[in-house]
Amino acid sequence: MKKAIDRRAARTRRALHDAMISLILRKGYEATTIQDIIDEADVGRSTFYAHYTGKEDLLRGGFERLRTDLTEARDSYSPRRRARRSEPLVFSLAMFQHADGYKDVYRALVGRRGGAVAVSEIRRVLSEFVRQELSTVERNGAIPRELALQFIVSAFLTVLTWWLERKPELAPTAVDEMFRRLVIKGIGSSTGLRVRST
Amino acid sequence: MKKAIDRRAARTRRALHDAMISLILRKGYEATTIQDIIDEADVGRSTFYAHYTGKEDLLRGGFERLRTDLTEARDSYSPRRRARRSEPLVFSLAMFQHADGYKDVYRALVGRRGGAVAVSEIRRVLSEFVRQELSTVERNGAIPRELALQFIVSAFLTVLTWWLERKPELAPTAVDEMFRRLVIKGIGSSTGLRVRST
DNA sequence: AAGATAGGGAACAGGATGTTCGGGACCAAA
DNA sequence: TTTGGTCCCGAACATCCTGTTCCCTATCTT
Repeated sequence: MKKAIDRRAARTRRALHDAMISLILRKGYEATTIQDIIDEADVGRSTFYAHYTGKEDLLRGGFERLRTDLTEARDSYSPRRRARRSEPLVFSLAMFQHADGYKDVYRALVGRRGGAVAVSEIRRVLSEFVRQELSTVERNGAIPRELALQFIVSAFLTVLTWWLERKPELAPTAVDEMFRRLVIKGIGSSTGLRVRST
Repeated sequence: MKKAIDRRAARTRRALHDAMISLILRKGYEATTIQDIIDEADVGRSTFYAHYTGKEDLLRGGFERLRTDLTEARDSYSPRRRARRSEPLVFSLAMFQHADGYKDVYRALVGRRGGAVAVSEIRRVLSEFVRQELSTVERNGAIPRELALQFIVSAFLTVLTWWLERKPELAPTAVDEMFRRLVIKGIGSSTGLRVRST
């Protein structure tokens, strides 16, 4: 029975993870090869495969901390600062602030340089949170629940990407305001567009 | 000077294109290798590279027809059936109907099996159309134009993907209604969610 | 019919992947 | 300190994919 993981192993894993982030920032996710990673981290080939099954697996490992951080933030925000129904989508501000703290990493992952794997992983994490919120809200039949879920997550990723790539100087709270406005009220009121009276 | 392209060449290009669609449907875009494609199409290796620079280039070629089809549809719809300002987002219904006609192809491209390349290509085509529409509408300063553009395109792709993968039996017009409602009015009125009175 | 043009296939070199096998560092027990 | 065990690590290998080169041959023109 082994409770604490070997220091050597931890060192190796951290080296691989750092090397991957560094390489993604330098040449993008798709273009980064396992060969590059083990060269940069200076570890052996089989060492890599002893820890991860491939490039994708290594990337996923980095999201564990995101999930726990986000859960903490959600739980500390939710009960006090925001009353249910009047303050929906509690995950968004926590996530924007999390991204603000790890801007380089996020930019490496969600931008054009970060691959589809990272985005789909973030999507999975976010879907969990949004799904929990949606399940407590009554819905009418116009928009199926699953579609609403996907819509919210996509909108969030869109705002996040736009923020990091175009307007990184904006404050997380300002970006969060835009996100909430778009998702809850749409673009109708801010463009003069009208929906047809069916 | 050669006006008409060689029949042999056209035959080869079509064979490669069909093979790729078939393989994407069978095992996904990322997993499909050039080796697979030329085996399936039964053409030589150098023949492939004589026509395309790689897998990505082959995929992009298939979108030329989409762009022209979509332009035609937009131009025939726009002037009569929809008056500006009261019927925004003229591209959407045409695109949904286009997707309805090529369901297999679209499903192969936008689903989980289709890669990021296809999605980003569709995004490019759509962005052109939405950008043209947005440029004719006055905006207030709450939501930057570029963000609104990305938001609309993402929402469209989300609805399109959800439709093809979850509810393919729905009519294009019904899906279009949902899309327009989400983009223009948001989810606020259909969930009971409210935005904070800032 | 015969030369010119251009598409098609075999083969090759370079590189990435994932596995195997043995050496050796770290840890616990005596 | 020694001894045995565990498991991390790296060199080397077979396999596969990629992109290019070279030559053959089908098609077109005169």
